[in-house]
Amino acid sequence: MHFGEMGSRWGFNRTVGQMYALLVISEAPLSANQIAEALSVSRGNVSMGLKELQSWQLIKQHHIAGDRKEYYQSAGTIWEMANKVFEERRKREMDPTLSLLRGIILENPDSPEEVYAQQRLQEIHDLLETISKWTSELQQMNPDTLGTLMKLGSGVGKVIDMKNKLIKPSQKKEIKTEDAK
Amino acid sequence: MHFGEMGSRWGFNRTVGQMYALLVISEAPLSANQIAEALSVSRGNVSMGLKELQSWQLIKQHHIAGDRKEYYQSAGTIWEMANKVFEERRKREMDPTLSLLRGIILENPDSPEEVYAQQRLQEIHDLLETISKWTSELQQMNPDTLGTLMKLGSGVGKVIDMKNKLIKPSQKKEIKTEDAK
DNA sequence: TTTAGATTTCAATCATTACTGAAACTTCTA
DNA sequence: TAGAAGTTTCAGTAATGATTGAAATCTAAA
Repeated sequence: MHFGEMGSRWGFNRTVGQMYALLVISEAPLSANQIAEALSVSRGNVSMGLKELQSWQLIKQHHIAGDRKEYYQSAGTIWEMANKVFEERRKREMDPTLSLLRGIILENPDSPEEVYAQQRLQEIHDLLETISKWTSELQQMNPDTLGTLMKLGSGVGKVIDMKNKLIKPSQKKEIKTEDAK
Repeated sequence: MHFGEMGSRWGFNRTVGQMYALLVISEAPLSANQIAEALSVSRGNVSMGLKELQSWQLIKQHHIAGDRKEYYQSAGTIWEMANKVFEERRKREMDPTLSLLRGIILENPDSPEEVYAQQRLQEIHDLLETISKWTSELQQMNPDTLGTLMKLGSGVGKVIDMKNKLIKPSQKKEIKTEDAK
């Protein structure tokens, strides 16, 4: 039930959230009817929900010999599931905004107000782009390294300082400039 | 308009999104009436929206001498704004789930199915907690260091390896174990 | 203390999104 | 190729969320 409520915050609707939670905590694959019954929800609703979960690649089908029904299971590890959710959200929440902002920034300002507006939008664009690129790179990393990085927490700052100290002063200056940009 | 549409994905409603966008791109502070007029939206709606933006600490009031109206401006840098949004979303999207999961995990399982379900929920809990802690630590970091970290991208993996190599073998082993946990 | 300018509240309405269930469709078997 | 078992679609309806606007409230100046 809670995953249903949270579902709406996480980008899918109540039923889809409940369905996914159910499949995650159930070791045995479930049929569409079992899901509908467990959640007291219509068969049609389950059908649409399964379709959406499949489009997110969060579940997989499972055939049982001699049974014509389809059975469904959650797919992949928890990490993979989190990755899918992040990816989908980046697509929905950042990409459209980035391309819109790019368009506006290229327009020719007609007034001082528009110059100011473009500057602010440029800042937002740059930040969004940095975050978008970074998170997508993080997702490419292997989970172990990423785990190490996360456990390091803000301690990573010290590691970065250490790295800077190891670089020759001439190069160091160059990098500092780049960071400030 | 676009920020209105995206608003719903970002955790606030259409009008609130439009209002905030307007305040961000406008250099001059605006009165509630100006906002209502610019967006063709009712005065009451603006009042509620301003209240919400204030609760997110995204805008600040601005008095003009000899004028009884209140004027509003976006508050803080783009970074601060992003921080507020992340923080609020962590609160809404992760914290309630974390505490619910903790509760369920402490319950006594009545069957093998429940044992399995608890295991899966434990995994989700641990991942969520790691991400939650990590993102909150990142937000504590100063923007420059964070910027460096982001620009480093997945290259941070190499820095971490480098760090591990610099540590004496005896310690290295210890850290590896900790990471694997 | 009055009052006019301003803001806030909230019941009613409007708009959007989710859900149901019956009909249409698909697929497997005999 | 018929028909039974299963799945999907989608028009209609229910539930939820957003918006309006008039009334209540607040506040500063005289």
